[in-house]
Parts: sequence; structure tokens; C-alpha cells
Amino acid sequence: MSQRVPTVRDVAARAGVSVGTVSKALNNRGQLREETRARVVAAARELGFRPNSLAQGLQSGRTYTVAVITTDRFGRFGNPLMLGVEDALGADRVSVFLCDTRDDPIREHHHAETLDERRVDGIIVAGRRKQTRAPLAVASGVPVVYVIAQSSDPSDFCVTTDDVGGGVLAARHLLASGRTRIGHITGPERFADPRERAAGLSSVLDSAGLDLAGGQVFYGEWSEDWGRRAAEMLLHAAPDTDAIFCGSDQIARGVVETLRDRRLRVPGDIAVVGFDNWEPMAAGCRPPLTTVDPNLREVGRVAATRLLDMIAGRPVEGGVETVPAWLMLRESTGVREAGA
Amino acid sequence: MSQRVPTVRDVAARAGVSVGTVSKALNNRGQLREETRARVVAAARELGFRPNSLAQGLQSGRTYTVAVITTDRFGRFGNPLMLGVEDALGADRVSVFLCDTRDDPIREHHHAETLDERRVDGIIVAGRRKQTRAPLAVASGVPVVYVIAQSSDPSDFCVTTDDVGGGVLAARHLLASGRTRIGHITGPERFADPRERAAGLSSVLDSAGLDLAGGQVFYGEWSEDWGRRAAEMLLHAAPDTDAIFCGSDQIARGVVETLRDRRLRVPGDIAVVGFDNWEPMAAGCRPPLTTVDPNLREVGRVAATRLLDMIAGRPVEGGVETVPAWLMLRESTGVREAGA
DNA sequence: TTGTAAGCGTTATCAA
DNA sequence: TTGATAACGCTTACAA
Repeated sequence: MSQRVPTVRDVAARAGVSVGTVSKALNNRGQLREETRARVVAAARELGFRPNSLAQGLQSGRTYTVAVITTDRFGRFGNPLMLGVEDALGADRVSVFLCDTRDDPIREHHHAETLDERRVDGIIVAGRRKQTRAPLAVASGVPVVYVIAQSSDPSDFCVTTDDVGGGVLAARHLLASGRTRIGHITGPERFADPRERAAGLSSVLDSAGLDLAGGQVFYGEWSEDWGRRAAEMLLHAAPDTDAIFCGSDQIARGVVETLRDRRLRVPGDIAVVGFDNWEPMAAGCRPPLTTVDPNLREVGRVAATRLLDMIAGRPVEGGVETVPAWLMLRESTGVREAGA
Repeated sequence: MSQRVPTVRDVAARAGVSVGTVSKALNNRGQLREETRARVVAAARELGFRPNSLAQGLQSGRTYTVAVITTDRFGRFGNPLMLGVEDALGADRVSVFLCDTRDDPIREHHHAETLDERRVDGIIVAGRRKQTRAPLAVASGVPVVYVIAQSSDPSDFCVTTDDVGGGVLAARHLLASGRTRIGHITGPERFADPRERAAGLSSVLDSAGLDLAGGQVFYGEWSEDWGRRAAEMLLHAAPDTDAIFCGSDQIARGVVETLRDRRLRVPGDIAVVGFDNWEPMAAGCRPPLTTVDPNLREVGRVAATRLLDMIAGRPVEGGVETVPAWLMLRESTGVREAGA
């Protein structure tokens, strides 16, 4: 099976030089006759030589490897984040260990140990929700960047989404489209993310001298079903509602369904804004959903970039960096139909 | 920043023994006085010693690392697969490099090179669709397992989903629920996956002496919108249809929406079966979708297990191993309501 | 029972 | 311009 892989020594022998020369030739270091360098390069190619990165890492102390520890790789959350991480890391030939803790502290600890042993250059710890967590138990000296969930140690660096800003974005857009009776249906009140989104909405409504339709934020679950039920409740409390901002695209789907059942047109009678920009959910909706994109890909990119900074020894201040959200415009907030 | 990490030498010094003794003590090898072993272990713990896995790998030729090369980490596909892979690998302290090619051959080649250099123990190449692809261009001798997309080299090993079987499952279930006028709406005809699902359905209908409602398979796109449009077409062609098997949960969502618009009850008038068991789509549907689960987690588990076999030198025959699908029962195929 | 030393595949230093 | 040689941190014969 496992045939012998050529080493610098093999290349050296074939090129008729010493191993030191091979190393210099292949890494463009030191002074070498051009002819020699060419001969070495040729020999290396002929043998299909690939430098053993373990040996390189052992010698250099750098592994060109970072790990992403995530509590959930399911669904909408982890994927755009990973994309952004790879955007930033890919250029540098940095490879990514993916570690899923499945929300289990034991697993996390286990992974942290393994990563220590593997001498990764840095670690990105990604949480699913905005909350404070204990710092990762890893060898001191290894750079760590926290994503979304931030470390309880204020000297740690964290990058996160702008949920308040997302709420503001949605609210301003609805006001600009001429809506004034805006309701809000979202996830569990015990989580910070939905509370921040609601805060963003409220701040805009306050400045405009408007009240929340239905007189309250409808906190509930992250499900379509909650969207359906809450929409009933909201419309019961405030039948003249002309817009609903939803804390997730899933909730928005449920809301839209209820509206359709009630023969209310979207956006004709009621405009709907979602949150997440979870493509299959938002684009598949009828009508397609205008929704706040939390910019997770950019979050990932920023996290990885800062991590590279730290690895390179460039100072990165502790604290939280917030990445702005943006609004994906689709039809659910389109201009009111003529005659509506 | 980067403080010095303790080595065997440090542990040896602290325990007052030699490095060789440390190694033996920590790895339970050779004959050692129990007292000495304990002293070494204590010293190691006090120093927070973690063996450098690069050095271990260099020396042993094993890195306890495998890579998963995937063409798309988006959405429903990659996540359950990765879960299964980690199920099988986790026990062994094997870490996973995640490489996303973004469907770009250049990127794939680039990743293959890097993985060669890193001396990964094995590689899982995951495609999104059932098709034949060129073998991964990697150093000979490195075990590779293909997932879903199979290698054109018949001596390579591939594990894949049972789409024919999935179609059979759906069909039998519908027949068993008393449906006889079954239509089929699915994805693009140019892909093998939807064709196989259709073949499974047809085989069952044939044996039962039944025809496909609407007289044809409705091939189209993997979108809700296609589901909506195709449902109209199907009902136009065959108004007495009493069940629709859909090639994806997204399509099924669209179908269900059209049925609701037409005041047709699901499952009362028409039963609907989806494909994928993509939780948020299928469970969020009203009514929740009965759907074929292609068992991707198991596919991942099998792939990783076979890869470990190959790495361990246990022979694994080339060819394709098919993992059975199963049916997730929800309400969209429930018993007909009384009086319907 | 323990210590010494060679070797894994690189890179880097210093001589030649 | 090139070649020896010593690290890097570990495991493992083999010697003590």
C-alpha cells in the first residue's frame, strides 16, 4: 500500500547535491547557481517531491493550521461563517481543523487538548448565540478569537454580528416604505440576540414617535409555527398592522402563511421583513422575503484576519468588534400595489 | 506572547529521569518502576505537558488526521455527513481537515497538494451529486474514499445513498396508505439522483399495475417555485391525483402551498412525500412532511469507518457501497380524515 | 529498571 | 556556491 514518499535526501541524490542545497533551492534561499537550482527543481518534480510539513512545522514552530471550534455546524449558521474564514485563510495556505463540540463541554475540552498537541497556530471559537462564555482552556500563548459568543475575559478578542443595527435597518426600511404600524415577532426573550434586534427596532420607532403594533414584542420560538401563531395574536391585538418585522426567516415564513390564510396581501396590505437571509427559506417564500443579512461571512473573514494578525505577532486589542448587517431587498416589502 | 511549551526534556528534568523514561512512562511502554512512572506523570501534569504531535507524526508516520474534501458545505448536504464522519473518527482522536473546493478544480488540486504535504492518513472526497468524477490527484498510497460522487477508477471505494430505494420506500408507503393515483415532481432530469428516485417509484407502481398520475415525471428544478408550478400542471393533467411524491423537501413545500391555495387538504385529499428530511423545511411545513431520509449521517459514518479500515491496512474492496434510506413519517401522509 | 543515542524530514548555521 | 551538521521533540533500540 503505503509506498515510500520521497524526501529531500532522495531529491539531493537525484540532483547530485546535498540536502542543504535542496532546501535552499526549493525555498529560494541563499546564493545558488541558477543551473543548480534548476537541476534540483527538476529532480524534485520528477520524484513528485512534497516537503513533509510535519518536519517543517517541527523545525519552524509554525504549522499553518488553525482550528475552528463550533458548537453547532448545523444549518444556516456555520456555513457562511466558514466560508468567510476560508476566504481569509485560503490565501495563506492555512488549513482548517473543524471541531464540533455539539454543545458538550467535555468534547470542547477534549478538542482543546488535541489542538494543543497539534500545535495549531490559532483557534477560532464560534458560538451560536450572543452570550458570555468561559475562555477556551488552551495552552497560554495560542491566539484565540471568539465569534458571536464572547469570552468572559475582557482581554480576549471577539467579533460578532450587529443585531441592534440589523433591527435599525429593518425599521428604517419599513418607515421609508411608508409603514407606521409595525409589529415584531421573534425568538425567545431569554436570548440576547432577539432582544437586541427588538431594541434596534424600538429605538427607531421611538425616534419616530411610533408605538409597536400590538403594544409588545412577541417573543416565542425560532419556528415557523410560532410565526403562524404569533401573527394571529398580533393581528388580533392590532388589526391595522401594516408591517411585521420578524426575528428570523423561519418565523417570517410562518407569518406570511398566516397572512395568506387571512387573505392579506404581502406586501400590499402588510410588509414583512425577516432576519438571517437564509437563502432557501427567504428566497423560497412567496413572496420572496426582504431580510436582514447578519453578514456572517464577513464575520468569519474578520475573525480569521484578526487571528492571522495575532499569529503574526501584530497586536490585536481585546474587546468586541461588531460587523454591520445589511438588508437584502426582496419582494415582501415592495412598494404597495397600486390601488391598495 | 508565545511562551515556551514544555517538552519531554522539561518533564524529564523535573522528574529527575531521562527523556526515554518519560516517553515510556507516558505511553505505558516498557518496564518501569511504578514509583517512577507516577513521578513522571506528576511532573508532566504539573508542567501542563502536551506531546508535540508533529514530532510524534514525524517519527511514527501516522498523523491521526484525515481530510474531507467537499464541493459544497452549504445547506442540508454537508452537515449530516460531517456529523457521521465525526461519529466514526472522534473515538480515535482523529482530527478532520475541512477543505471546500467550491466546485473549482484548481482549488481541489491545491488542497490535494497541501494534504499530501501534511501527510494526512486518509481523505474523504464528497460530491454533491451522483456522478462519476476523476480520481483525486493525490500521492499514491494515501487511502481515499469517495462519497456520493464516485471515482471513475473502479478500484476506488465509494459510499453513496440509495435513491432508488428511497423512491421505493415512498411509493410503498403511499400504496399502503391507500393511494393509487400518484404523481411525481422532482429536480432536473440531467441529474442521476432524481432519475433514480423516479425509477424507484416507477418500479413499485409497475408491479402494482398502476400508472404515474399525469402520465409523466415532472422534472424541473430544485426549488419551491417549481413545486408550486408543477403541482398546477399535474393537477391540470390529472385532477384526481391523490398523492404526490416530491424529489426534495423544498419542492414538496411548494406543492403543499399550491394544494392549500386550491383548497385541497393534505393529507385528506392528497398525500405528499418529500425527500431529504431537511428538518427545518420538512418539520416547518404545514402539515409537517413525511419524507425520505437519505441517511447522510450514516453515509458519513460508513465512509469514515472504511477509511479507517484502509488506513489500518485492512483490505477494502473497490466498488460502491449503498446505504439504505429510511422514511420519516410525519403528518402529510397521515390516514385520510374521517369522511373524506 | 533506567539512560543513551539514533532517527523521523526539514531548515539553518557555519565551514569549506 | 555548496556541503556537513546541529537542531526541532519525540519514540525506540540497545547499552548500562
